[in-house]
Amino acid sequence: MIALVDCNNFYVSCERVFNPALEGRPVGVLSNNDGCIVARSNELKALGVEMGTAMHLLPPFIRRQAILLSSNYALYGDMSRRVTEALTEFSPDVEIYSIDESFVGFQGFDPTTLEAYGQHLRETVRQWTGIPVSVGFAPTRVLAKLANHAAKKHPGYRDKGVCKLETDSPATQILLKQLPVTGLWGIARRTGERLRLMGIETAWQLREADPKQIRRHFSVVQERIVWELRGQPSIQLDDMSQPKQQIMVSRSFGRLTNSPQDLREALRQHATRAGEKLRKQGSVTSTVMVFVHTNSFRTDLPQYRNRTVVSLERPSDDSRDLINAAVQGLRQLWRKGYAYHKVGVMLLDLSPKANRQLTLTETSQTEAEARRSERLMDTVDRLNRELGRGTVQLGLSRAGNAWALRSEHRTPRYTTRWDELVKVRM
DNA sequence: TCTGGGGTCCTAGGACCC
DNA sequence: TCTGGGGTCCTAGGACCC
Repeated sequence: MIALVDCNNFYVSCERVFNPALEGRPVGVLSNNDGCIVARSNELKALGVEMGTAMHLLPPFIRRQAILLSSNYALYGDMSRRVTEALTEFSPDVEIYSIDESFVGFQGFDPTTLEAYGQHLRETVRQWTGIPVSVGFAPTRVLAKLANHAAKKHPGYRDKGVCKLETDSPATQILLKQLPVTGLWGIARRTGERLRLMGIETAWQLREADPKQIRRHFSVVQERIVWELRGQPSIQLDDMSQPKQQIMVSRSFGRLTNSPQDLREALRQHATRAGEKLRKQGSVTSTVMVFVHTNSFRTDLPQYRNRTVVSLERPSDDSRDLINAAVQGLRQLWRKGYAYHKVGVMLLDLSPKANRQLTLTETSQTEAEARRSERLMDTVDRLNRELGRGTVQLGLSRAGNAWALRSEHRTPRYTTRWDELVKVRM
């Protein structure tokens, strides 16, 4: 058996841990730039607010009664780490799947005791971190997702917050027959539409479908879902401890801008952040992709989106190389007459730094330069880690720039910034 | 005025090689 | 008039996830 442990309304729950006055109230957490709603308390869901609702489309009567907070990722990231730590007390086999979900392996545990064990896990996580979680047990990941969903929503399970499903048990069959196929993990709107044309509308109908036929019509991804529904584990989770294969950093601007300087500064910032991520996982990159685009919602304005790829002379993890490449790419992309909304950088072709190939022409002088680069980046990373992100920057940016994020309702970073904690208490 | 950010996997199709 | 076939690698784009 495997369990999916999922934090309930995670970002909202994090905020509530530090501000109990938010309990029982309709609370939402906003995306970057306070643009749309990315997390909702049950009370806000009950008001009919959908995930991803744009702030400016939120009906006034909801805006009046809801408490809407800017997102505080430093806080959520740190709370997530604490939840994971608590989970490792219950099984050595914890796979972090996202900031608020982990699969926990319980192979070899006595199946009859699992539900009680799940209860104990919930209580412990709640007590240690303040975060409420739901637990779904099943033989496969797709079914564990379903079990978790039932543990959150289904009348028969939600009071306990734990649900265990066996392959093809009556309870499992009932849930699958009630569930639209798009409620399954891995089946979204597009695939759902095509399945409907084949007469498959419920999760149970997909379970009954011929896996080979599903593969012919779709791909191996959907075929695996059928096998998983039948209780046969077929989905491997990529090992999250493996280094990423690509690294992306991008942000929408706080307001539209057509100033090349704004774009350049934002991009320098993104390239710097990408370099930090790259070094943290011990990789180097040889290809930097840059993209820009205008705001596609502003149909009244001329639209432009483009991207370009810049190859580095040799693989690098030095932020200065990344910045140079990114700025060079931007020079090719920038066009007059557009109101830009977003720039970003992607690092592709990542490889482990340890394998770095020395080129034939590499001399001892460039070797010395590489060592200097390494020492400089180490120092920059250490200072930023210890004193807070942005303490040391490569090049200065102006205050009040157009690309600065709007974040008007952010709560203090309670668990990672002493200065902000003190401010609260005074 | 205002609509997130970051990632993965898979397939199709073109280029290229022998 | 006739104009191979099969393998591999790469890229772009679709779909999905949280």
